[in-house]
Amino acid sequence: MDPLVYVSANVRANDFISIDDGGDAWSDAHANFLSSLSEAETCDLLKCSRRQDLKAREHLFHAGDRSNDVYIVAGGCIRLFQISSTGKETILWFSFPGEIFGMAELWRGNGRQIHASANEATQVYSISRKDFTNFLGAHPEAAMKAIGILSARVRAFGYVLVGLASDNVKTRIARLLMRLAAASSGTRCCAGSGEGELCVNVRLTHQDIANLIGASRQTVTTTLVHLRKQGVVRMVNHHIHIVQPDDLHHLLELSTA
Amino acid sequence: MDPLVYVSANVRANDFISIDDGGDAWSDAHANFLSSLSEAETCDLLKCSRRQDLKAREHLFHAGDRSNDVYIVAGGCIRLFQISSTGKETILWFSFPGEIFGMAELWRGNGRQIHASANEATQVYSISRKDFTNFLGAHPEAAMKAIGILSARVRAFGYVLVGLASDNVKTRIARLLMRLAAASSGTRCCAGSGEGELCVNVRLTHQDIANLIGASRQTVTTTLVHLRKQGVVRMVNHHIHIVQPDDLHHLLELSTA
DNA sequence: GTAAAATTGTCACCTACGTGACAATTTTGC
DNA sequence: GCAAAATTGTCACGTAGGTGACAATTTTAC
Repeated sequence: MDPLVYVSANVRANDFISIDDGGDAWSDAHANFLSSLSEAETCDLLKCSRRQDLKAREHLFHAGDRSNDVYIVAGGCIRLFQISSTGKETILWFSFPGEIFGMAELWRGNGRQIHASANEATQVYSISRKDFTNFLGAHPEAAMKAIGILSARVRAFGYVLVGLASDNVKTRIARLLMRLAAASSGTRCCAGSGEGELCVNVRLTHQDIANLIGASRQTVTTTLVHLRKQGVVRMVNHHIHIVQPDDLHHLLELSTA
Repeated sequence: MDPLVYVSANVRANDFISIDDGGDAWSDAHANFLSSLSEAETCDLLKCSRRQDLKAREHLFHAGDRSNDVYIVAGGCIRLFQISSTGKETILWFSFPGEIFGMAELWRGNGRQIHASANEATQVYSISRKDFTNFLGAHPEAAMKAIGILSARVRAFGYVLVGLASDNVKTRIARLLMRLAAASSGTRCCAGSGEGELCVNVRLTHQDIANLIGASRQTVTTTLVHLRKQGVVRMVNHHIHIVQPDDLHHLLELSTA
């Protein structure tokens, strides 16, 4: 049997071209929807929007809510998460300035499936379902962009899924940090970052990281201490900097290291 | 502090409305794209398509392939999966007759990220990227349907992600079986199924299930033997029937049971 | 139809990670 | 600015589930 025809169990990595392009996948999925629109489109969209200011930790919507507006982040950061039946929080996504969110739940009658809260003081534009679908209908270019963003999210989730299903905690944290560094690169990091250093410019407790990668808070703490002692990451006023992106990338190649 | 304002760690399940609507989420994500189109649209789409017949286990495309056609399943079942850097296979999706797949990779230049193979003898229509985007441009209705399907996939992946991050193997298997029963309900089950019995009409080895839920083959075997002894599932010529969907659902409510 | 390959079932053993607990420190609310 | 709450760091201990191994059975290829 041709080894390339079918793989039912595990295979050596090099039999296949395994795509590990962390950074690239995220830039698309976190694409700045607003700035990708033309001036006329932006104007059309925002004129039917309503601006909302959220304090840090304030909730925007809950699972079960009937509302199905679409939102665009003006400033700050939105946390999208789900609560499992055992009460465990799983963070699915962070939305950064310019990003659109809530879109995947537009075409679903039964209300929200997930929760959204402000990760820090955050401003959003909300657009009603009706206005948004009208907008997409009137601007085919924008509709194509919406398709592109949804596609990127599908790919990004697939990527996370594979990691969750096959990597250990250290690798999952490494992957997460690279991902968030890429996603949050639009927001300015206050502190002077060293040569080639990446900034994970998101407010994150260890519990948050645990909720992002499906691990316990304690394990995250321990692993992060390790990474810090190894000099791979360091804390720069309350957020993480990746000192040696290559080291972290290396860790991802080795995987179970 | 209002208990509804913010939840950083774990909370009691009933503080929130946790959405656990397994079935519903899947029917949308596995929506029959082809039959949702009008006759004229179907005709327009298929006239620029090329039919391809795949033997069981034959590969359709690999990660890294340059091709970016979109496919519609005519008959059979397509397995979409990824190989991690350690060589572990993770199955992301099964596409059933009428479903469209490959769409999420259309707007991505760098080739395929995932692998696709035939889970059994399968026929697909392939449509080139160019033809498909032209089709969407010419048929706004169809474009909206595409957005709807992508949205449903984003939600479905989110749902899987939460399960993967917070449930144990037994629960993950239960969830998977319910999901696949819903997704494969379009395909006819040969054997007479009992009252209220659900049929998971997909050819699946224990290794496949393991690759779907991120567990080891042995654990899957053991768990499945348990479920069978409990009378929750039974084998009906080589595929699984859920004898007591309520029992399985109950297991999901309890979660860590 | 038969040999080879794949799958299932079941061990014994091991380890990565979860849990609970608690002290030290930092952040937040008023 | 102070008290309360949240977060971090670090234990010791328990366990779900991974691993390797192997026999029994089923499926596949020719």
